[in-house]
Amino acid sequence: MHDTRDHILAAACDIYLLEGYRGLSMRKVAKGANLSPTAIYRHFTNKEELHQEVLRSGFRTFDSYLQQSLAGDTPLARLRLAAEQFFQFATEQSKYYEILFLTMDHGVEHQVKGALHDDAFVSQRFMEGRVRECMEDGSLKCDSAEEVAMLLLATCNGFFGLYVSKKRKDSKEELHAKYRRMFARLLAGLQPPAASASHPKTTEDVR
Amino acid sequence: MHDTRDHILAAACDIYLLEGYRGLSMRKVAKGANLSPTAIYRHFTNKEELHQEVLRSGFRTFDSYLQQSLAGDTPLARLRLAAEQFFQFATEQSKYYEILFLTMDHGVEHQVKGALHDDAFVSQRFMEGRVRECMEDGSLKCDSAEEVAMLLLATCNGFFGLYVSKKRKDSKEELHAKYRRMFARLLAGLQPPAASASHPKTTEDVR
Amino acid sequence: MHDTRDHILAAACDIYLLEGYRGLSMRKVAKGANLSPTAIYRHFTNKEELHQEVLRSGFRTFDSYLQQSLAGDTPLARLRLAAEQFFQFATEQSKYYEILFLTMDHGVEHQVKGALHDDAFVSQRFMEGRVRECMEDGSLKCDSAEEVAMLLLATCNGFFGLYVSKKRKDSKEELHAKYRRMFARLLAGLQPPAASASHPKTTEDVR
Amino acid sequence: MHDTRDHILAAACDIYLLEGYRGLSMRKVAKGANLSPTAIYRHFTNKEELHQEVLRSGFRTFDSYLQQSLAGDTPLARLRLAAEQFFQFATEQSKYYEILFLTMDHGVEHQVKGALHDDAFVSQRFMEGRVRECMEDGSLKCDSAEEVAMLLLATCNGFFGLYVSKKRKDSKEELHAKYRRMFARLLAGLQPPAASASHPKTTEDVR
DNA sequence: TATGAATGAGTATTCATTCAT
DNA sequence: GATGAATGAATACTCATTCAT
Repeated sequence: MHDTRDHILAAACDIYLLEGYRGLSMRKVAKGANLSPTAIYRHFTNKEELHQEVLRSGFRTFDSYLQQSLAGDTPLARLRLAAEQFFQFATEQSKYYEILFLTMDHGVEHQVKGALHDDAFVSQRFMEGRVRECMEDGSLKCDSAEEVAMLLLATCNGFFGLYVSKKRKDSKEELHAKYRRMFARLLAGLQPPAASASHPKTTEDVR
Repeated sequence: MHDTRDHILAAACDIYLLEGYRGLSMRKVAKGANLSPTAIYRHFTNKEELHQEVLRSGFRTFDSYLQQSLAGDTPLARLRLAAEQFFQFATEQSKYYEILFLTMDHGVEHQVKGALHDDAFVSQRFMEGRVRECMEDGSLKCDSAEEVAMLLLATCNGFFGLYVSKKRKDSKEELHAKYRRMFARLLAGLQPPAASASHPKTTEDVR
Repeated sequence: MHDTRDHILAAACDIYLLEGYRGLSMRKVAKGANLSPTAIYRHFTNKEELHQEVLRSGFRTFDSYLQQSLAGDTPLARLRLAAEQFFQFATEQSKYYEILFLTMDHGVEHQVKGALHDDAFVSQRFMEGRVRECMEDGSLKCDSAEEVAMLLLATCNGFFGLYVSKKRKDSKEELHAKYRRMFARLLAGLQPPAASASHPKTTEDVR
Repeated sequence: MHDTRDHILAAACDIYLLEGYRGLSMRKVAKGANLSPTAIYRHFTNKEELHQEVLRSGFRTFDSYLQQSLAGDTPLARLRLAAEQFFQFATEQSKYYEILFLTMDHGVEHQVKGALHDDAFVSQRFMEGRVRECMEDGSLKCDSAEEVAMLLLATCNGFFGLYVSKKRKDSKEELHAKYRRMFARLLAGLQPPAASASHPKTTEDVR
């Protein structure tokens, strides 16, 4: 029943991840799910549909991670939590993370992700929200919330991108530590002088 | 004789760029090079080898962009130039950029890029060099050169990653402006208090 | 209960008519009948059986057309009516007509139609009967009833065959007129000299 | 080289004939030609193309039969020869005959034969030519050449249609005799009274 | 140096059918 | 009576590659 569907979905994820969209073949999925290739069509009308479900399911999972950062007390706490949750998702759900944020199968990808446009923008909008409330309560310097959010996201994504592509072998702890330092360096430039304590004005001339 | 080889390589690039690794088929390359599919095997033992050559050629191009940043007078100027060159490469050679830095045809890609490990690290090492000399001459705060370089690269890569995947429609000028502001924000947190305080224009004369 | 069976049969007819034997798939029939594909097997053991029932239903319909020609007063009138009814069936039930008389899905078709041998001969025998009584009452020249009947049928079938395969665009009226002229020419050679000489109009009053 | 192509074509003919267009599968053709399924694509770009070549080749053969009837001395002799050649083609090249004139795979067939429209009309036009010259020289009654040609063709086609579909087991001689008698009966009605009156044997010596 | 022929594995998808429910 | 799950065979077609020339 739905068991099988999820089973297939999981297999599809694995393959998608290992081999990209073009490598995601119904046969391989079937083999991975211990089914005959045709059985898949009972549960998904199409390769296309299967593919979209993989992405959709990834986005849902990601969203559930992000939402938890709302538990923070203050805007800044929430922003930091968001960064943490991002890390958690990237490491705990690394397959999904790669699928959603690091895969770039030219052309094909765009079309498909285009269909999921709204889901895809979720992180962007969420981060913007966190940044904006920080600026409003003064825990971040006033600036373009959109661009700052993008800076944060770009950096975090870029961080994992480098790690994945370079296949570094850091332990999760080392990675986490590096991630935090990176985020701290980034935040330092975005906070008002008071916050970063010793070097107040530095940040102002960033238009 | 090497003419033909280059001809094939060029055709392969075009296709790879348009259709990704899985879309890169010997047949298509052959057609693009006006040759019979089998003729390619005179010049490349494998699809694999052909693929690697495509990547290598991309890395060489990228390197030529980076090297030009050495024309800067000071370490900081060179760092900024490097960021600029990164932008130029990403926009002028956007297809190569995507191939080298944004493509993540998992599995396949990894193996191949693994084989080109050294080429792939070139940017990382280059950036590290720029960062280190900045720290040595005090134009950047003392910190881990490796991690700071990574932060810079991650951000830049992440920036284009977001742009490509979201298919934003900014003009090149808008994009460039955003990129500069982003880099400025980033640098702000990395420079010593004095630096950004006393030379606020520096951000502007980056051109 | 037989409701469903008929329902299925009707759906099968529609599809067969539109897509021929090879296009007649259980799935499509099921969809057309608003049933699951497996449900059909409650009512027909086979695709084969379903197919045969479709043909049988066609033959029955054809027969009902032919029978009406018996309403004619004289043998010749009945013969002419038979030709008319043939035309009516071919045009009003053109799909059935094609299935029964023009389809030649060699091999498959033969086997199936072979199984329906008797039904298939119905027209032949009927025509023979009409011809024979015409010969007996002198309205047709004495000749081999079998062969003359065959001549008539062959010509009529051939007529529609040409029209269908050449996809002519005559209106039904034009077609009907042509058909009548054709039949008249044919009959002219089969009637005794007196008949065609003295009543040249007879050909026209064929309704 | 071209050997193989012809080999494939022959195999395709056989299958087309036995199983119709929908039954004509590349696999089966390959098996029939003792080749791997993919090998066919070296010689035909498509199933479509293969199919068209089968038809085209049939039309060419048919044409070569028809042309020989031009050897007759008089228009009427040529018309009779044409009928004879039609018979020869239908019996000697029965596979082609069925493919060209008796196959009716609904829908599909139409499109494909549509593409070969001109080839398909060849017999129609040829017959029209024969009929017209007969009318001009008085050996046939004045009438619509087009419609009379159609009558002749329809009858001949219909004749074989009945024989094929009913799978009669007449010997070729019996069949030929029947065919001639049929044609004679037909001609009788089309010739001017004098012709059939004064030479009543003509009908008889066709046997 | 290049080509034409051929192949075997793989691509998505459809189909008739069976089985357990 | 009817369904959902599953299957194995078939469909056209593509691809990387080999071999003889």
